[in-house]
Amino acid sequence: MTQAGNAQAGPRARQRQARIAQILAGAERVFAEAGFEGASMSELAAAAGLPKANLHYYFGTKEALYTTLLDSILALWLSATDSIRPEAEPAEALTAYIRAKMRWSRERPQASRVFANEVLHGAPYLRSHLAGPLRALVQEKSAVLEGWIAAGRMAPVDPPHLFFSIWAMTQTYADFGAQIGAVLDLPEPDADCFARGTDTILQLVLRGCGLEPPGR
Amino acid sequence: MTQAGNAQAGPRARQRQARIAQILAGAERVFAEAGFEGASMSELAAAAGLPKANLHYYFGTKEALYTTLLDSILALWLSATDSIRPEAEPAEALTAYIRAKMRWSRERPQASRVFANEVLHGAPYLRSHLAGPLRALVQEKSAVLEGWIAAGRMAPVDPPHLFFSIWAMTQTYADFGAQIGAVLDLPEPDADCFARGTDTILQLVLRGCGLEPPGR
DNA sequence: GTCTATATGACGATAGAC
DNA sequence: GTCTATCGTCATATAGAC
Repeated sequence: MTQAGNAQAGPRARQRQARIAQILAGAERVFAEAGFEGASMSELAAAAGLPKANLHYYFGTKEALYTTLLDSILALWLSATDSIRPEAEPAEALTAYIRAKMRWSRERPQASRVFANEVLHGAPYLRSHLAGPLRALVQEKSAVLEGWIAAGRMAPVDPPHLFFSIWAMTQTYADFGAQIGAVLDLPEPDADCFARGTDTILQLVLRGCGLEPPGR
Repeated sequence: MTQAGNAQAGPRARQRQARIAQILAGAERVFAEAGFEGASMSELAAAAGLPKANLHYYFGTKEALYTTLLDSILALWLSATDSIRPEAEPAEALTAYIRAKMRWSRERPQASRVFANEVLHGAPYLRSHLAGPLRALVQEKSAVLEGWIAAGRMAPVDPPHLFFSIWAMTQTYADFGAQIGAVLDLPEPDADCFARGTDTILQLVLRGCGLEPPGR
């Protein structure tokens, strides 16, 4: 049996991991710009700095490359809700969550766009993950919010729909960056744009939930 | 010179208009599901109930068909801000705007997705429209909000970013309907889902702007 | 493991009969 | 105006030398 992880792996396996990471990094860029159908294996190979055939050697098909990339992006996506825990202060938890999502839009806009493109077209490869792990996560975190509401620590709100709105507002700065940039006369959203966006979203969510900005 | 409009046109021109509308209606569905590159002329022809060659007869190229469709969608998109006028009541104007955008997501999800896909991939065909008419519209409506803020009729807020958030929250119910449906265990967002979503968005925006729901 | 050269098929677009 | 048959191109994927 060959080693799959990267810890304690031999130089052979380590080089393999490096090549795979190299291919996935390029693929994130290309799929983000062109979508699944719009991306060609030639472009994907050029982005990775390798001949076309090597991509087929490592992943078999374009579809397998795409789904591997999607899985790694979804894992990132799911890991951002850590701050929402029953013992946390609601305003602090929501602020931390929104800031984490905005940081993700700023630092990984291409990953966000690959994910958005997949969902936009009906999530053919991701639907089972969304109905499984994501649904479970939303139910868990919604229960935390319900607890806060029942305890009078925040105003009543429909927790899943609050999440849908937070996802939409934060991801729009990555996914629809072209539109925001066009309206603001920028080539793409810059640091100031993200700062103003974060403030606006925090204002809407915190006040909408009857909370004050966390003192610090 | 042939007549382009549909009023006062002869039966020849009227049939031509009908065929074009038929092709565009099918194209909206196909482009929404597959994107520009993912849609094939065969699928587009099948969706219109016509042979492939007829589409080329009416539009020349796939790209021309796509841009014609995009233009018609953008015109719809721009026409939703009518309620935001200086003499209106802020809470009523924002409520009407949000309800109109949600109605659009509910009734024309495919049009919304075609637009989203175009922007997501950098708006290659729409960039000039976004930097032109859309930017002008945002500046005009932002000035209205600035007036309300200066008059103490609503809390201070960054108007363009408020628009970005409202667009994101309302359009997510069309564009990311697959994700929302998966989380809520629905095949797609239904009437109840849209009602709860509308209430949540109204709560965030109105309270976020220091407003009370309009009495009615 | 790597890469060149190529097989196979689908695509957008058009020619030309009706 | 409409439709069938087809052209040339470019895609994914693979065979086989190194």
